[in-house]
Amino acid sequence: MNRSASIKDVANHASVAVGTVSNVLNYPDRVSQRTKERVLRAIDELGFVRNDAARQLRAGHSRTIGLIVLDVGNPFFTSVVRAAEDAAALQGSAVLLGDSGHNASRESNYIDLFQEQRVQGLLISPVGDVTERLDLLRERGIPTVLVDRLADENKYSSVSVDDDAGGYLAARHLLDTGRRRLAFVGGPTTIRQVADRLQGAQRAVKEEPDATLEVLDSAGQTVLAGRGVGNLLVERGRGELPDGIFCANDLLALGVMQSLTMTHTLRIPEDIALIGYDDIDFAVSAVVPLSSIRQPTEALGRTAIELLAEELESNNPGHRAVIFTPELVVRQSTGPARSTSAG
Amino acid sequence: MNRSASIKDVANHASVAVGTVSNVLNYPDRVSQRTKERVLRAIDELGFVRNDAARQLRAGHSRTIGLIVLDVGNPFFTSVVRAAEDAAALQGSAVLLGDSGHNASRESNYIDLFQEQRVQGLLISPVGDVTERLDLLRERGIPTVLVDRLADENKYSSVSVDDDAGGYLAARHLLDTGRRRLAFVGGPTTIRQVADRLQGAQRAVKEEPDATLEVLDSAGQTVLAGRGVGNLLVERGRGELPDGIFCANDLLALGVMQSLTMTHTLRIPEDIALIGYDDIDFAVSAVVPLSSIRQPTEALGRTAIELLAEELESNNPGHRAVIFTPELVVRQSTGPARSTSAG
DNA sequence: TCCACTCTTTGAATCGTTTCATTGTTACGA
DNA sequence: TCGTAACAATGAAACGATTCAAAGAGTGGA
Repeated sequence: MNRSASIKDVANHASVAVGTVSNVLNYPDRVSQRTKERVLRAIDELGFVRNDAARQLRAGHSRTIGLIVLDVGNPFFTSVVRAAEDAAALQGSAVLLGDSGHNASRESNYIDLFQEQRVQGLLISPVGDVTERLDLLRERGIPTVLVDRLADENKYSSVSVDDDAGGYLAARHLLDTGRRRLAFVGGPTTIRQVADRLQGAQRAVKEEPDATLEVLDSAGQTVLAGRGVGNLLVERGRGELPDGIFCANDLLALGVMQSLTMTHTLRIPEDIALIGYDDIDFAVSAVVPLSSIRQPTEALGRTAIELLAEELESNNPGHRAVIFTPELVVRQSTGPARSTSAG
Repeated sequence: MNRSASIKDVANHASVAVGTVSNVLNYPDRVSQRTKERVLRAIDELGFVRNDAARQLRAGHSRTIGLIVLDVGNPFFTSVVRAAEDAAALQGSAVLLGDSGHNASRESNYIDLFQEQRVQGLLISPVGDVTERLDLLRERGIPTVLVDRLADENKYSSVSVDDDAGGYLAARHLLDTGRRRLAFVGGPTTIRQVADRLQGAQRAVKEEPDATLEVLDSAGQTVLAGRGVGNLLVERGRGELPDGIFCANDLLALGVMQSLTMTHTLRIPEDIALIGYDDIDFAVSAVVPLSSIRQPTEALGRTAIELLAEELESNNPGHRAVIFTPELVVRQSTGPARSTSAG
């Protein structure tokens, strides 16, 4: 048995026309019970499996959706991907996943591939400036939804998260638990996410006249970078220390935590409260469980699929930019302070 | 512009036959320079992109390879996936990725999907017993390679890692650095990986007459479980402590490390050496950088694709089971002990 | 000028499915 | 008995690329 059975083989085996077999598969109601049973038996006996290529060819488009992310290893995207897959499955589509790895040429290859596959649509978290390519795709009938990037609503639909709001949430939480001398730890503010989170934090601090926000630049967004900043803090005199630290992501926060706890004199959260961003798996199992800001990744993935579905409704020329607000996750690292007149 | 250009449109636009356009795309040498240029210009002007469905239909199979993993969020699989994608790209294939999430029904859905897509072959890290399905697939001309699971060479090709050898490596390293009272920390030994790693460690310990190995059962494979075991250790009298601990994975080791370092009296590696397994990203940025056993994930992914290619060579009925040996990564957590007659 | 040969180009047939106009069947009321 | 729905089943055409036998064009030698 070299070649797999076709619909024609099934038709012969069941002594019906090919059209009838097709109807059994696609419009069971149009076929009489007797015939249906015969056809189904034939399908079973021959082990027939639909050839999707032929179906696609006839239909003019596939039932797959292309999804290109910056890094499948990043838990943020992993979670978005899973949600998108589930949402797509519900509407009978499958997701083709591409990992650009922050690499524009890999990204371009995937766009080529997906175009050859005639995907229904494309979800993309773009590396470079791909607007020209996306415009071309749209002309060819393949709509795009941008993921984790805010797009001009006149041009594209998009789903993104409000990093400014996230920064505000984090700083506000530190303020609400009585901290007043805050510090922000984050890499180069040329990274949009870092800049936005900082901006949100500043907004919150301005609401409290007696609160201050110090910005500590970190060399990157890693645990090591965080430990570097932490070590500098530890060398300070007790009075010059912040009492609340907000890190631009959890890795930085874990690094800072390592430095502070190693001193054996500074305690978290009694002396210094600490909050991160992203709520990675490790946050909960840190030495002191880390408070963090959780991004609604499931909602991102699900909504991206929904927006794509909207785009696919032919008589719908509009676009929508959906912006999600992240969520505060309180754990021990921002618990009660030692001796403050907390609010 | 609703429908995208077909090869026929290109042929008309360039005033040549469809066969010629196809030749330009697939056998450029057969076409004269003049004609080639005209056709390429037409392709460019119309923005023609091959329809892969049509090509596939004619060819009888696609240029894609199905890959089903247990958990895309797991760094082990993420790395395997990436290597497989790269290796596949080199031979002109694309990888369709499916995440079964340890769920047999999701796994089954992906197998269905991939069969409809007529993938060239399937790489799978199976959840349940899928041998029957895989046998059927093979009858239909879709070969399978098992990933991270040792298969009977008479039935399937497979790529896997020798956990026994990994366990031996870890224990041997502790012994080589002078430790004699070893402990193994790992979840239920009903998990094959855990059992194999333990067995390898026991093999190494037997080589040293004066060495002992204590088995500490952990409730799971998480940081928290590790911390639980660590807390029990800390309560022991100094003389009853092991001087070298091998954890069945890095998460456990990080948990143990948290407990030990929090005592402020036990030092790693001076008092107790610690080694994990998997070499996750966090290992290097732990408070004390964690020694570990690294699995050759890139080689796994690459080799899986190669074995599949072998299976696809029609005149090749044999199978191969490739078993990789993991690699020791030495970091600070297994540095010199305090006062031992080290080897 | 004609033949033989090579190099290009042609276009019908093919892959497997869906669609849809057409034909066949059955049932029922007039 | 006939006409008319309603329902089932039919099978040719279409989707777009590739293949391949055949025709055409060009070249050089006799």
